[in-house]
Amino acid sequence: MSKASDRAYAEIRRLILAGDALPGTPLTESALADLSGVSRTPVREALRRLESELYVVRTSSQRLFVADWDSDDYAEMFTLRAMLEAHAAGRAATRIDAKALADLRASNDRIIVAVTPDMPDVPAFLAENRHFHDIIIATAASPRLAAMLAALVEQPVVRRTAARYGRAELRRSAHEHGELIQAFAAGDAAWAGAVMTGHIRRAFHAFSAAEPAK
Amino acid sequence: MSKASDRAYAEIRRLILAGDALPGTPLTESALADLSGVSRTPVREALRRLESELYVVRTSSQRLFVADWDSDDYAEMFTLRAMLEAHAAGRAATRIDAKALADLRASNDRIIVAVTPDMPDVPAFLAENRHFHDIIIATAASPRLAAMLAALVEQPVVRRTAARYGRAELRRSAHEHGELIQAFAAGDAAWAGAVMTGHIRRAFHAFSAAEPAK
DNA sequence: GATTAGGCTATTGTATACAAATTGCGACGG
DNA sequence: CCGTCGCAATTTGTATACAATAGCCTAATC
Repeated sequence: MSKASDRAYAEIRRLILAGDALPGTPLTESALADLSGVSRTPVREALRRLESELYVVRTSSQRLFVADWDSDDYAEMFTLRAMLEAHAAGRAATRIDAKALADLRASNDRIIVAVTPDMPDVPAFLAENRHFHDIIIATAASPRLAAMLAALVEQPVVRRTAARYGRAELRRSAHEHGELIQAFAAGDAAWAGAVMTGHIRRAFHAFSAAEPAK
Repeated sequence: MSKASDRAYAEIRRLILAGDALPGTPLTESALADLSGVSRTPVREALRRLESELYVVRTSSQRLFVADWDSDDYAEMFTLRAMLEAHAAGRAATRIDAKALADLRASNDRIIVAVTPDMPDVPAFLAENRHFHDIIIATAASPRLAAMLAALVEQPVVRRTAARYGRAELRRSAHEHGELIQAFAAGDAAWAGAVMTGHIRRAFHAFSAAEPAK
């Protein structure tokens, strides 16, 4: 997207995720425009995007408020994500070529490097994990699916999940990626889908766990 | 949505669906603004919406073109719809109350009335069918799911499907609705999901059939 | 003749002014 | 004291002007 629009999007999103705007807070276009230093036009576009991602909700008279996500919302989000990513993995299994398979292997090798040390490199894990999943979604070759997943996979959620993972869980994640690669190599859609379902659902339960001890 | 924005949306959509703008045709905001008699601002909003529904595609430099849907795209659309509506039916089965159940029964009774005569009332069937499915989606109580399905269930597709249905298939559709109602009454999520999957996939194969003889 | 650099044109992005609509407050009447 | 009507202020919707940018055409040079 464009510059001003992106800036407004990032700023409003930050506002919500940082808790500066609590659920139920009314959002007015002009206030957000002032805040993010752009005019109302790009703010409106950013708000439409945030609305489609359910960060904000709109009343019947088009007024916007910060949305309220409860644990059921997160559960539903993970359930939908598991369904759709499993479907993507299944499609990818029947479509993958040698190059994409090599890319996945290389990506997972980098993940293994990031999680093997006693102090895992979590930022590197996150970036590479995202890349790994992106390859699969691209290989699935379904623009619809890609669009839906983009609105469903929130990076803050992934980050919190990773924060709950200890070294053992991070390594297990890499191991599951390895099994996905095997399923892809075998062209086995059902296997790939099943592994992906487990992979996401395990992430869900980590996400739902209490704050880890420091 | 708002008036001008809706008008632009409807006009551009009509243009594409009627075949006046073939796949690959470039779409410029000003031309569409002139065409629909509104300014570029609401046209831009309409285009964002059409883009999210994949009627139009955007190049890296933000230029828009009419999208090209092949049979694979339709197949994927029905697959996703079957997955998501089955999930919705499953959620609805565990959440439905007496009122919604009564509404579903009343709705399906009206569908039966519409499809029973020798000359079925297809427009009435379409309207009531939509209402029936909307009740289920509302009962599923998942805004995310509702938003995704809204972008997935294109009325022209439903219309074409219905056009392929003869009197027997229309009646069978009403019968499947009846079985869904039974599954809801039993609170059986798996049953409801399975029936819905079959219901949608049957629609897919009708949709894919050749033009019916006149 | 092909290729590349330059500028011109078409198109999208942003800001702002104005119009429409909705909400909330306050005054008035019951 | 409660309700209702209406006005004013706030907010969203639309139009338009201007800015930035990408694409294309031309021309000049190798």
